[in-house]
Amino acid sequence: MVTKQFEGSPNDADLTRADSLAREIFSDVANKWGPLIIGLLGESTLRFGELRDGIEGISHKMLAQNLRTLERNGLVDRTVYATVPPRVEYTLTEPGRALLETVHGMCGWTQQYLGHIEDSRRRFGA
Amino acid sequence: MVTKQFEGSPNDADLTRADSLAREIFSDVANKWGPLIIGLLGESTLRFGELRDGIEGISHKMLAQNLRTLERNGLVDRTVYATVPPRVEYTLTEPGRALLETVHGMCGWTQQYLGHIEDSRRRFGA
DNA sequence: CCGAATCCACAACGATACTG
DNA sequence: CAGTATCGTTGTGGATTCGG
Repeated sequence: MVTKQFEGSPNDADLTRADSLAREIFSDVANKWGPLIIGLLGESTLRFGELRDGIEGISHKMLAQNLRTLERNGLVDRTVYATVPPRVEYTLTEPGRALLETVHGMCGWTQQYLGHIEDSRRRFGA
Repeated sequence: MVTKQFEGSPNDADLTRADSLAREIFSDVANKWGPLIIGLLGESTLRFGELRDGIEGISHKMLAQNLRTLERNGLVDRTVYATVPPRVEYTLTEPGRALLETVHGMCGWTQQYLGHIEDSRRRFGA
């Protein structure tokens, strides 16, 4: 998975750590809601409520949870305005926007192979 | 998410279906083990046992389960040799190989932003 | 060697209620 | 409006066992 090494003192520990982290982030982002959140924020900065309304079927809890994870990994920025009522805006960071490319790539891939996938499922049966 | 329409009779139903499917496949592939399996099969055709040995920590059950899903979605081909003992080989299909690009992209992304992510986590704290 | 079924522990999720 | 805590339910993954 890792093809290029770090300059300085590349070693197996670094490579293993990078791979391990890659898988972890991949899991964090590529769950049920991650791509949708990233995708929406890719279009514009949004408030919590706007995200909730924009994502069909997500619960208050899951949205908060996912946003915390994305924030922790530095994919989204969280800005709190000390007004009343409170106003919190979420926006993609630069790494987040870079990842958006991958999300779009995945969508493009699905579109390209849509027929293939459905055929395969039909052949496979239940 | 979907930027290009089908020729003929594009409609909202198609687009919604494609998006929905994209999310589904994304979840199927981008789980804990998907990328590792795709990645390994990207290097060479492998037997069930070889995959199990090549993926640190995966259980017999999860490997079988993931392979079923990937097969169902037409990402891997399963070839059974009627010998004794049985021999089953897994290989990427063309859609599977195409998806490998996305997986690699994700790994490259992580490598590129590794420092970013770790900094962010450190700032975030527990 | 491959894979499916069973059982069981534990994590994920939704609903609800509560704080700032 | 935004976020957290708790609780009850559901689902997911691991170990084991049996069958092809």
